[in-house]
Amino acid sequence: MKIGELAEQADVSTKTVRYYESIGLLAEPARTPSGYRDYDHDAVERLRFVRDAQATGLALAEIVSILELKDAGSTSCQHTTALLERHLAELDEQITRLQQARAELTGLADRAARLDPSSCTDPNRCQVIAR
Amino acid sequence: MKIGELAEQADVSTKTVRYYESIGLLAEPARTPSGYRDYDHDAVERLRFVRDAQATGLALAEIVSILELKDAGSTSCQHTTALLERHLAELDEQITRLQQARAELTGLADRAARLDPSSCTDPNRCQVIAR
DNA sequence: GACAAGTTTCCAGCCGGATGGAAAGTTCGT
DNA sequence: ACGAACTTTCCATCCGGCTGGAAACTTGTC
Repeated sequence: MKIGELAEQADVSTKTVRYYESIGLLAEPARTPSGYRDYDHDAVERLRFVRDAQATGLALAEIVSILELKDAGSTSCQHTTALLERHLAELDEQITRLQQARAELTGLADRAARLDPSSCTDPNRCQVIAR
Repeated sequence: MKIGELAEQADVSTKTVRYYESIGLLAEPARTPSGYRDYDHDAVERLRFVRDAQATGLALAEIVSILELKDAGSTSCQHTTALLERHLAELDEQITRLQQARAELTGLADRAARLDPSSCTDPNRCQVIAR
């Protein structure tokens, strides 16, 4: 499978595929006699794995370290487990902050909604969009 | 209050304070006779708000527009209300996504904790994360 | 009146995560 | 045999959000 087909199946660009190879996320694939990258189906799986891991907010560098462990054939999942737990804690923190920010924004929105609409006639007093 | 004190109280760097000013997040403060920036306590509040909003994943440019609404204070209009509501909707969406990611991660972590370490040998498949 | 610490402006560079484009080589369809 | 579509490498650029450093100035302390 050539790079274009791989990219399509994994729903990324060929640029991204080469970029991932360059940062060690994808092993260097076999090459055709003419030098084209030649992937097997594992590469699709791997790219999908990357996508999934990325969707949970893991940075590419973190995904690399998980995959390196995997590639090394480690017999322990401790690395992955520790990473997951750390990430989970970060996620909780982020959710908390989001909810705090949401509360503040809700306050702003409520105040805005209670205002007299007729006070909104002066174009100079609504600076939000204009500026 | 000089820039260093402000930075300390808001837990950002002086570099960041000047940067925020440069992108319109902070108004240009008063200056001492010698040209030092001279802030009041509102600036601390504002920086803290920025930090909170930023923690939600809002871009600084978006925070700028929210703060402009805040600055408009007692005045509002359709545009500003719509803007806020859009931000709120995005925020809710983001919270939902994070909670989903959290649930997924929790599942993974649980699975990892229950796994027999000796079963983690397949070089092409990390059993913790693989789907 | 010396010296450190703080501040000023300005310009450069870094990070992650790509994306763009040029110039050259390859493969496929007709 | 030709052209389009694809692939190669390499280098540049983008974006947001800072961060670093230089050179000059101000302030506070001994």
